[in-house]
Amino acid sequence: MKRNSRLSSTLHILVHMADAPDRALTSEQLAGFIHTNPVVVRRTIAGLREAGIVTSSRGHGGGWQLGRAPDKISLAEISAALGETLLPFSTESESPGCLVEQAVIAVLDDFRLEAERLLTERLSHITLADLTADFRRRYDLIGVSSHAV
Amino acid sequence: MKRNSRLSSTLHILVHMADAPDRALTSEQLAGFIHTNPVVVRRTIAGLREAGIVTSSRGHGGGWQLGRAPDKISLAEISAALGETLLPFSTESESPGCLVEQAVIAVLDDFRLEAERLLTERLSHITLADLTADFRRRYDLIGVSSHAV
DNA sequence: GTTTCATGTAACTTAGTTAGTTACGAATAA
DNA sequence: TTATTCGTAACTAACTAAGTTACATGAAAC
Repeated sequence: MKRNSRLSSTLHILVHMADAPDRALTSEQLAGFIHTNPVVVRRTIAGLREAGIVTSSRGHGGGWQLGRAPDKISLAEISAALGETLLPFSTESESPGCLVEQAVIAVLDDFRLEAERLLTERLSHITLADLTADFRRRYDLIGVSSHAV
Repeated sequence: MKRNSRLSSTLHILVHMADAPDRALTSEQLAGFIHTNPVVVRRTIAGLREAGIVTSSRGHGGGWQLGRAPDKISLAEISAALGETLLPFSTESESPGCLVEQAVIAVLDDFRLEAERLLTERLSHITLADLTADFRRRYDLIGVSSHAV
């Protein structure tokens, strides 16, 4: 799992979970999908459990399942549950007394607030169901082209 | 200079340069404003020179100046010249053959493209002149309140 | 022309972040 | 009671970016 790919890795995992709604998938299996370690998976999606996006169960037959229907899970919620920042730049003051810095931070914070609102709004309209639908489209296409050949 | 504060630090520097349009400021002076090292400053704003946002001159009386009027320099250009990414998450494929991954990346890339367009559009409407104006407002306010007390 | 000052840049060091790993306790089903 | 699986702490390794040192290049002042 590469740096900065927590969102896409998590989505990958979640689509697999949506594709197997009747059984729990283990951290081991999920880790296999994104070529990483089970502990990394558990650590990464721990926040999703707290947000109710997934549930986990221990012991025999245990593992991970979606907490609700895929069309009720938006990318905005997932991103937030991962603790991801949509905007990368920092606006903490390093010399609080400086009026120039105050002006810069004020403008940048305004922008950040508005930008975060915009991005979150857009992400809230994309659901896990959209991703699984896209996946199925690709899957069917391959099937058709295999037949054709 | 903290991590992830290259944009705000650079803006800080540029406002100081806009505030002294008649003389060149040295890396040493600029570094003082943001509490860092002259070499870090030179390295950070090297890209701005290539973009024509600032000019530099060597030797006696040398240093840095704005390349054009503050109202002709947008935050979008500055951010681009710094090589900053507006969106932090990566969408490189780690298992290119996987249809689930392809679907995830397709959706995420769509979002990223649209988001980058939106943010850039907004940043292109904020200029250095807006920042200096905000700074002057704060400066005058302090002046007034000092008088009042 | 020599001195002084300033940038340009390479090379190295240091600090911080995050993924990966190991280990083990707690919970649960067979 | 045993096998399985999560939860989590602790540690290691890899990577990134800032900070630092050093020195070559260029330009103004004398």
